[in-house]
Amino acid sequence: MNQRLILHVDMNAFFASVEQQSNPELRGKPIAVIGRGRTVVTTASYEARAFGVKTGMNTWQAKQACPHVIFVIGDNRKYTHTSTQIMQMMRDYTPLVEVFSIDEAWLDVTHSLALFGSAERIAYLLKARIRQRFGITCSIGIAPNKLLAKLASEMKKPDGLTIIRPDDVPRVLETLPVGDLCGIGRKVEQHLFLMGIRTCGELGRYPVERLTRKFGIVGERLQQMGKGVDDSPVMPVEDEEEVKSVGHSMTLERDISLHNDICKYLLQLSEMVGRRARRYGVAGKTVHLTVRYADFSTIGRQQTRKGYTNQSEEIFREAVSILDSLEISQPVRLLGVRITNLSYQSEQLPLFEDERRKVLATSAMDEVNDRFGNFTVTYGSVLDNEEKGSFVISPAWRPDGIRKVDVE
DNA sequence: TCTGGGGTCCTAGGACCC
DNA sequence: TCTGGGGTCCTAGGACCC
Repeated sequence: MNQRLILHVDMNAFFASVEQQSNPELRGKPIAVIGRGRTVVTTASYEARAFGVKTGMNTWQAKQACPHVIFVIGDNRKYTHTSTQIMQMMRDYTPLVEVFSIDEAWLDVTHSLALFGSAERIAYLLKARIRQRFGITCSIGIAPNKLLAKLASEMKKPDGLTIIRPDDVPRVLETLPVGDLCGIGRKVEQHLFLMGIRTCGELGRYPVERLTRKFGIVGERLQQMGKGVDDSPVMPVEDEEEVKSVGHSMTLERDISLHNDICKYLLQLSEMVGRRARRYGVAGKTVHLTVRYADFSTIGRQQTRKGYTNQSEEIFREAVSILDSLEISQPVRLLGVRITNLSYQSEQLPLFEDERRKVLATSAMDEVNDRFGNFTVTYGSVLDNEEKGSFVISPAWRPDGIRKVDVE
């Protein structure tokens, strides 16, 4: 393969930066963006990070680390809006933009050099424009592939620009801890450590048969990663693979045990899943129910149906039927509903009159909700449910496409 | 470290069929 | 009938990413 030139762009403390821009009083201050209810920090500003506030901490821990931290409840729409515009800006430099999450993207600029000179220049232009228009800084990595570009963007934050040239690769990787690579998490890192592998250099030299014996098919890929090899292409949204599941889950405001209470949440979740599935024209054959107990132990059960559905009521019925097959042994902390085994169906009305009426009623309901907000029109018992659980926004949410999630 | 939510991929075992 | 092997689908759980 010809030498490629890939940029990885990572917005610095994205949610927190957007908040500080939209509210000048927050600028220069330690802030933490959180969800509602039982929640954690999704993003901390650099001022807060200086005190040790980190993503994933609960509010109590954040307060311990930084007593004067300012909590801001996240506003998903604001971030989606800003992200969409930034991603669009990137397309001025190449059509090959892969949106990895709401605040990260790869650009393949291999064929953009005639127009813009160099990858470095593109990075500078992009950084300047993002800062000027949105007041946000980003870190950019430039490298011959996605793996290394992502690694490079992590190396200097905030407002960094790091280049890994093909000649630099062996030197950079030789002493780099394996866990610094995207794709090697804590567990794999531990396994590798027990095998005597700490650095990418060691990983790349390790006999592939022994890695395969331990990790199966992943073993091969691990060795490639250790060598800094990654042939995966930058995939623009149009070429993205079809989504394979649609789901929602929520940690409840309080742990609950009553069957009736659980059902109320399941109805709400089923409606959220169904609506999103209908909006994108998918239907699922399998319904999954996730239950997390107070002690954090989590079980998942699934049921495969005869046919496909994206009707909230049917998803709900399936979820309840799974629930009824379980022994609920402790108070419940989290509930989740998901559909998989998806089919991308063209709009088709069912054959039978009563079915047809139901589908038409659902789409009328969807229309109202699209216009006036979620749960404007819904099934009676959702409205009874005063505590809606906590919707935590996450940087992993996509700014567009089927994975886009609207909350409230 | 009392610990959110949306996804993907992989593994291993069982049912079922030919 | 005491017993093979491959393919496919389903299920449960875990690792990983943001």
